[in-house]
Amino acid sequence: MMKTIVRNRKELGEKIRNMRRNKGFRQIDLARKASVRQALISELENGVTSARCETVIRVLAALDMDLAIISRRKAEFNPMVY
Amino acid sequence: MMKTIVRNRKELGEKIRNMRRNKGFRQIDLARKASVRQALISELENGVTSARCETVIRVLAALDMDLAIISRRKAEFNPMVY
DNA sequence: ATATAATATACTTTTTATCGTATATAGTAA
DNA sequence: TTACTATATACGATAAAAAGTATATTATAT
Repeated sequence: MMKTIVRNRKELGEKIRNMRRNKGFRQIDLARKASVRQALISELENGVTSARCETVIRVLAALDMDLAIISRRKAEFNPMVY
Repeated sequence: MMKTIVRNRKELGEKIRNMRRNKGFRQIDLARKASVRQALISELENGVTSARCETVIRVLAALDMDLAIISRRKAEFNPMVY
């Protein structure tokens, strides 16, 4: 899987929606796994709310994902090994 | 720079404090750059508050860092190239 | 078209983040 | 010690997230 930078709530929401669908989850499934309301998942995915960081971490964990901090200066060089 | 996973507010705070010090910033410097109070930086670094995701993104941006989503299943295999 | 499932929206209440501001505490010189 | 700097804490006010719950809207069937 790729690392995906998220710089605003819209990007975060899109990413979460994609990952949820990839796993065949409904919003209600993800909500239960993360112990939040289905409505919150909807709001998150649509960028309606700027969720708390801990909430995002819980939702991502339910999707088997992690939140990470990376440097912008990171040389995005991933050499293929021949 | 390494990618650093953050799974709770404590880890996030530690990471932010480290990065701030690496750059020789005082809390007040970082606060101004991110348009928040010095007190908020203190609270963030000490894990006193679970900041909003957008706030974290602003603070990280002021540190030249990005928030990213990564898969837990990612094979953490970064081969050396000889 | 009707029924059903999934998602989005709405409303009130509770909880929490953030602010402004001020001060207390801790750290660092001189 | 004294002065100064940096960080932590406090408190009231405001704004926003999240809850519970319900319903509206949209999508997907049959």
